[in-house]
Amino acid sequence: MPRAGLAPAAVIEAGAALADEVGFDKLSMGLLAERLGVRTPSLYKHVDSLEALRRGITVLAIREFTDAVFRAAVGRSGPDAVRAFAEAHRRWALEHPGRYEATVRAPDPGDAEEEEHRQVSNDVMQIMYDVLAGFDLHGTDAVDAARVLRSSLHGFASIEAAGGFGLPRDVNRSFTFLVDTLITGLQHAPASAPGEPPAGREYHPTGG
Amino acid sequence: MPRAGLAPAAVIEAGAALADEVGFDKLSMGLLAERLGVRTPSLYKHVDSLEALRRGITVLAIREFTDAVFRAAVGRSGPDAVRAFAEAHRRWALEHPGRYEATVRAPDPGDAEEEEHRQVSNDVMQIMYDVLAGFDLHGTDAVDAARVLRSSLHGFASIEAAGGFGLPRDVNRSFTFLVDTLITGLQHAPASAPGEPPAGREYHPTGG
DNA sequence: GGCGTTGGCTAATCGCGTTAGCCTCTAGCT
DNA sequence: AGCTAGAGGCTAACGCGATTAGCCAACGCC
Repeated sequence: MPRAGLAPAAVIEAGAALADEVGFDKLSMGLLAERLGVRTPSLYKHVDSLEALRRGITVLAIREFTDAVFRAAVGRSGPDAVRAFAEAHRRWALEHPGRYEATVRAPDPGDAEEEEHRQVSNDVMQIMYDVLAGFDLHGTDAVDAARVLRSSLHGFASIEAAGGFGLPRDVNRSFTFLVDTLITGLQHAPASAPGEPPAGREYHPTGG
Repeated sequence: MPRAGLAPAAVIEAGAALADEVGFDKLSMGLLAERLGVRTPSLYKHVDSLEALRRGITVLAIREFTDAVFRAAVGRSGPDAVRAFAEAHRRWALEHPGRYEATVRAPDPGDAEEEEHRQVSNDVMQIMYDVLAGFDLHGTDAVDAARVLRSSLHGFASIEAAGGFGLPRDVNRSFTFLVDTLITGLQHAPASAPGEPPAGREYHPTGG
């Protein structure tokens, strides 16, 4: 565990790049070592284990993802913000498939190693709340709406990345349809369910 | 490759059950062998490889999943059908986490081994079209709507299964909110995008 | 009542993660 | 300039999971 300044970050960055090429789950110490022009055991001077490498890539990826969607949505509001957010989400996932896979892993609650992961996950949720701010959603509805947005966009991205839609041709159309459907649905948002009065905004430190 | 009648199916069934316990990706030949009271190499008398075992579980799982959602939706229409379908989808994913992971794998186009996989995937899409039949969606809108439904439900299920939502408490509420949002959005379906006139229903043999 | 097939087993190979222990280069101190 | 410590690379070796080879017992069938 060398406390050298640069090396560990460079290794994780290289790992992220490699994950984008071969897939996050196909990432191996041997492959990364080869990519870095080094023998496999040498990597252990910079990362503790494959698992630690994966954690590092996950945190890095979520940071980059957060940055991308934030830039897209900032300065916009209402449907415009949702569209920009969704567009950025999808584009980022397509351009960084390995990293995107990494962002999906949920932090293990109770694992101290995952603290940083929980932190950055929360930032994304915060952006979603902001993006949805113009939709007159109150109380727990805001939480629900953020989850709706997250689920739908994640589902689309993950199916698309896996090649799960048939022809790639009109996937763009389908994505627009998805976003429009969500916006329309959220604008005519169902009132809170009976017996579940809107409460103060819930805050979920673990994200979502 | 013994052509024995029963054994292979039993092994795959046991593998599916084990996947539900330990996770589809944590499934190993050794673990399954132990579960079956047999030494690891003996399994190779019934399945060709771990990869083949996974394929078998995937096909089995999609069949079971299809059956479950079909039973839920049959005899219903409109929003009622969508709600029943969504409910069944979510429940099945929660009750069979390993199998659900298995259903997510997209068939590799061009891999002859995956033919059966493509077949059963298509059945699910067909059910989605039927479920959405009451929504006055025509032409390519029907394809888009099916993709919307699939993406959203898959995203929700996969995040929930991974423990990606914070507290498990009001996840039920959020799911209802999701389904209501989708139904509302689809009822006020956006007209086909300008310049994209509705065409005959597209058929995607690879599903989706 | 032999004989082949089925299905299990042990032994061995290979790839990958990981550890141990060695060696070199270099920066910094004297 | 010369010494030293540690960063960072290397080889050797272990463990484990997938897979293959080759052997052997039970069981059905004629």
